[in-house]
Amino acid sequence: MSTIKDVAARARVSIKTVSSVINHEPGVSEGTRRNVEAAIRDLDYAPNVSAQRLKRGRSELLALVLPLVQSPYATKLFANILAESHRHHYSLVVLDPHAPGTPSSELEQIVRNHRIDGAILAPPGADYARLIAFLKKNHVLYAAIAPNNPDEHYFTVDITDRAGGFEAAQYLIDLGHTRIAHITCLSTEYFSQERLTGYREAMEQAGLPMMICEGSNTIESGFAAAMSLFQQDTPPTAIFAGNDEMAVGTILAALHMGRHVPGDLSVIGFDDILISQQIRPRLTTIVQPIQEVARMVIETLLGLIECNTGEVNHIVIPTRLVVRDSCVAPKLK
Amino acid sequence: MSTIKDVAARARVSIKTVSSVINHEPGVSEGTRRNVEAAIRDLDYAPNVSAQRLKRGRSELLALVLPLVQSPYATKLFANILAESHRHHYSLVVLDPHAPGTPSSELEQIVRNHRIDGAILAPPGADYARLIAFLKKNHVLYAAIAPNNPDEHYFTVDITDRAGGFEAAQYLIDLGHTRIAHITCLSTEYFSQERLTGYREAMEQAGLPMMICEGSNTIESGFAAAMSLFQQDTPPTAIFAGNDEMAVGTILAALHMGRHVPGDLSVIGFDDILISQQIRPRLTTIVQPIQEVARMVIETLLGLIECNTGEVNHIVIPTRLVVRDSCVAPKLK
DNA sequence: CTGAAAGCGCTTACAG
DNA sequence: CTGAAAGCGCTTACAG
Repeated sequence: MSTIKDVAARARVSIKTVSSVINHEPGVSEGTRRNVEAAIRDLDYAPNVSAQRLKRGRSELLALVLPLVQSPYATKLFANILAESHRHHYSLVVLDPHAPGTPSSELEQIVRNHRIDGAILAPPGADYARLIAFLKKNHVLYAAIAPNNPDEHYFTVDITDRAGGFEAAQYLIDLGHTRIAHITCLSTEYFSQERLTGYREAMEQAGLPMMICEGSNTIESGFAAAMSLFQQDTPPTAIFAGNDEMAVGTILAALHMGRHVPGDLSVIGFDDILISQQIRPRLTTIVQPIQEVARMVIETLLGLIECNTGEVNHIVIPTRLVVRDSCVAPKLK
Repeated sequence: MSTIKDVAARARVSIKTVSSVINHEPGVSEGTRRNVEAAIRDLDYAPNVSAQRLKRGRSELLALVLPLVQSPYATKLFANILAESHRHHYSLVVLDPHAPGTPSSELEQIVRNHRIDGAILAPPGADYARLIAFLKKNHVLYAAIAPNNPDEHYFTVDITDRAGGFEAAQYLIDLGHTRIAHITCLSTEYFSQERLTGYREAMEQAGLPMMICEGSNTIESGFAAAMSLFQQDTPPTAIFAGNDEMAVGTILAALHMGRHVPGDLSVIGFDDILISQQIRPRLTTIVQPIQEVARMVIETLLGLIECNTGEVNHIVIPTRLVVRDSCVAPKLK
């Protein structure tokens, strides 16, 4: 592998000049630049990142703390954050606090050894007290995505969970449903409470009775919750599931009981994971704009790192309803 | 941040001694080691990875080429490879050849700038001709996971797709089914052909008629394929789906048509993704031992990198049947 | 607009 | 068992 010296020798200039060309510094004459670029091509030269990092004292490296629980949400978030990082020429180190055999002290070692410039805490990572304390102590800038305790962080990115919950319920109300149940996500999660509150507000405003059943985010918990809902004296004609996985479970349960979706039961979800478009009927849901979340997180974090752009506080990205095939007006009886 | 010099000064030894302690070199007296370790703790010292890499000329960095299409398989593979890499104290750079706005030349830049020690090509990455040529040209060692053209690579890790396909079909045959259909994965994929061949062999051996329908790996394609199968004059009593997503689609289609699973239709899948355990009925399937695949890939690749362990060729990991709730004997008629 | 020199934080022969 | 010195491949003031 050739070095900057080789390039300088071949182009008959000093290494400073080569460096200037590589880093697109202004003030290099056109001819010299051409000359250097030719030498770089000829020698198939690529700057050594380790040397650059060492000298610059900056790693252009971000840590993404993401429990790889294989949830579609986490997967989608990861893909988007990776793309955004690369777009800004930053590398990404993924840290999985749930990985077997990797104690948190080891994760901390990685952050320190690599001289990480900044970190992104993805749910539920945003609430690992130990990690947060560690980052603060080491003056590593970080962004928290959808944390449970927003006020603990000076920079968070969140979505409009409450408004989304309201919109989901309101959509079913507008279709004419009066018996609308809500299957909540894990009640310990802040976003779960927010979505529930949105549902509550819509139902109260419409003067409709609430039917609330607690789930735990998985397909199977949605299945179980829906089954229990069907056993009630006056079962719901529509169900708002706190996330798409549980909506899938709900559809499965309905079909299992011989109920047609959406004919006998309307189902609406939240998140818009990949499955939602693939399942039949295709799921009507509240879109969580993960791509935008990823963009905001990275751009704001890099702004902070590179320019120390004052206070940022809390960024909120709006959700929106996407209508597909799983909801219709209730049958008259 | 303190440096090795600071530690040496505080411990009143030379930096060479500190280095020896950090790298667990033999031949440091017990007392000196204790002394140095205390200084490291006191100063909260962490070695600078960039400096180490620069000096050693090795990056201890692996590239994982993985299209983040958000398939459960890809997600699971990623989680396992990440964990394995960290276990061996290697970092991982994830390259997504499908990422929007990231031309392949940029991926190649990353590999070269970081002086990657080795690469892992995950499906369908194992067949990117341009990338392969690039890696070979730059003498970057790499492992191909389940490639379409095994012979092009000198080191591959694969699973027993054919035996797995055979086992799936044989299991249904043993239950007493005689009308067993197979929904294939994308026929352009080598593993898809292998699974199909396994099915063929089992059916031929049993003297049973084959029913083959082509799918394209997704839930929706499984749904569509199953629907078309149900329309046949003598519809199948059991379906072997080429992967679990299509098995989910099959179950959805069966329920949609008012057929009970497994009562009216037995369904078996392939892969054992997370959903398979969560769906109701829980899916009987052929387990693809991803954790073992990840372990073999990393260990063999690192062996190659660190010791240049001769020829490796093709490693094959066995699949196995896991019986859950989606298959029973056919009804007598 | 270009060059010579110092130094980032380590590791690695080489002495002793 | 420990130390002094060179150097990995860059960037960055500083001259000119």
